[in-house]
Amino acid sequence: MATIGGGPPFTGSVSYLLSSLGYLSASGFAASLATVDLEPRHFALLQHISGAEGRSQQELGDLLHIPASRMVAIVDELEGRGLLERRVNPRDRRAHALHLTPKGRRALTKSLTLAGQHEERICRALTGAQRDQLLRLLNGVAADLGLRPGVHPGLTQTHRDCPTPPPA
Amino acid sequence: MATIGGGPPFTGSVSYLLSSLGYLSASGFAASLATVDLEPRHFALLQHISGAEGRSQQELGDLLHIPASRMVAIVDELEGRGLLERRVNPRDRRAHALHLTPKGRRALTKSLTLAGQHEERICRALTGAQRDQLLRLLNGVAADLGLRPGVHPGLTQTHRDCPTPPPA
DNA sequence: TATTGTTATACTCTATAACTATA
DNA sequence: TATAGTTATAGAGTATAACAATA
Repeated sequence: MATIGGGPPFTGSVSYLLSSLGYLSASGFAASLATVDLEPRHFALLQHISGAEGRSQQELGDLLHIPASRMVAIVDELEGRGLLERRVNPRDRRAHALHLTPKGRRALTKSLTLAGQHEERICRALTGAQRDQLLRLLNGVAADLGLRPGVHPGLTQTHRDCPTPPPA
Repeated sequence: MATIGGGPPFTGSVSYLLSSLGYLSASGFAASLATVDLEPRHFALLQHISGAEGRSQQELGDLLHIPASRMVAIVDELEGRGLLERRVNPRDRRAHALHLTPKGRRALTKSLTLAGQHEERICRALTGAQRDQLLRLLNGVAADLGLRPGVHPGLTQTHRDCPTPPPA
């Protein structure tokens, strides 16, 4: 398994390929989102608000594992551009209820279109059957590793250790 | 493809799964490497020096897409710990020839063992046949996307846009 | 004059923790 | 007293570009 010196089988490691392709996929999608002046974190928040409107910053931050102090800037940015609004919660006037605006919904729709195009680029080399097969295998690994659907682990904490160099 | 509001099929996107699993794989391996006080960048450099000793910082930086000013700190760290040495190049006394020390070779061997263990963790849910199948599919996508074997794209530039939120 | 390596500066991003207003 | 949100401060990491030595 550990072949020092000789040509290392970079193509023989699932973990290394996942790390490299994952980075490529993430950065490629971020570049695509940048064409509509959004970052992945903004997209993630818009999508989760869309899933259930009216939740507080704290609730969404807990769900996405984004600390409260970071949430402020993200919500500020999106509210400043008119994509969402903070409404007063009559039950608890400390907590803001987050809602998408019509403009925010349009931005989300556009982003989802970009995500679809990105998915097609990533899967361009695969037949339909191969893509299904790949999906099954990846979902199996994801379930085994305890990945929570819809919560990207990279949003959770600071991404300081993202890249993985080639294992044996 | 774009399912707003309803439960989004997080498990139906190859690009999103790659991004999430890639982050998990990268951060998990980084955590494993941390047990021997190394970062992925250090491991990558040790391994590439091992592949061909005596190259200059510039050559290795160009290969790994690491700017010269960042190379200095990485080489400083590894040299300070006695894992590699800068030797004077008789042909060009500006360029340092980088060589592993015996201690550096041992650290590399240990790191490769950790990489093997990490690979097993990631693939734990897969049968041997499934793992081979997954390798073939991932290599197909990697080749299509122009991924260069042995050069992790995350080392290339600053990893600021690593996480990808869930596409449709 | 160009190039290798180094250093210095400025900038971005983040977490931590203090702070306010409500409860 | 505790909690939601905000703000301020300090720290880590980076790129850019100036710099020194050699070619």
